[in-house]
Amino acid sequence: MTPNSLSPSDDLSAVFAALADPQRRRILAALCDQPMPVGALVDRLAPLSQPGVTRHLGVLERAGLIRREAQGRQRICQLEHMGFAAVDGWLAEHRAFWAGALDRLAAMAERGQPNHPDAPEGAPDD
Amino acid sequence: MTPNSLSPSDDLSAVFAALADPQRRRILAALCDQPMPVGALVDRLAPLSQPGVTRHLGVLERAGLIRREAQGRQRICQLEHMGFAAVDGWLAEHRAFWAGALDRLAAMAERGQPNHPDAPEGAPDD
DNA sequence: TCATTATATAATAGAATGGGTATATAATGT
DNA sequence: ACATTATATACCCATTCTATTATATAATGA
Repeated sequence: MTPNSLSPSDDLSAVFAALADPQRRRILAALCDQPMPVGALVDRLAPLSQPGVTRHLGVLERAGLIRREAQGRQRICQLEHMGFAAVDGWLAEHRAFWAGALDRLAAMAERGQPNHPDAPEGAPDD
Repeated sequence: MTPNSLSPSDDLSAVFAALADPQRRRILAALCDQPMPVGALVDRLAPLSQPGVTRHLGVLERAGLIRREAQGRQRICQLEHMGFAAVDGWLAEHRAFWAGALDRLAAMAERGQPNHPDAPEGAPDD
């Protein structure tokens, strides 16, 4: 019932830390358009340097938010679902608490579907 | 279509940065049980020091994840929906991209409801 | 008023982060 | 083999984070 996660580099921390940087979110947004090699991301993120982009890609990859595949001398970057699923899971664990019933109804009306109508009632683990 | 957010301290960055720390996520999980004063959180997060907890509370409050209300000499902390909504919104913007149709169907089956069936198709702004 | 309780702030140390330039490695084409 | 292209790594600097101890402020009760 009470949280116990203490390690500062667990999966969830790595994902949220990766998402906390606007440049890295720009990378993810770019990859929403389509997978692309590092160089294309360097162009889009100018004037950020190429080593800067590469380092951000490492952070995103370790967080499970992207994947890099060697293809010739390029490395094609694309979104990887694990990191996103981690955020989605954490949010789902808290959804029953952060919004009251009225808020959930409002969101439901606005988005045309219910939010976790069968969510469990215990406090999340983390 | 292409992202443009550069300020390192925009709302979303503050929320994700706040969530990147396990101690702060423990605070949120504790507040899922019920609102409580700072001292109760200090007890739960032991051996973290009281000033340490207070600083984490400041980070969470600035991120819109909690609210503090003075009540006598205590300050009652409770979850605040804005920060959670920010995460939910960001995730919704990306949901169409990070999981393929099959994954979304699986999640739908598991959670008993569709995931944003009417999500727009353009790349998110950030 | 005075002591106590609850929380916040100041001062500081150490680790992590983000950025740059320079350089190394790897793959390709001539 | 050699030059070129694509990406990664090394190194350095400045800033930001987390945590601690010591101290200050605010509210309560005797």
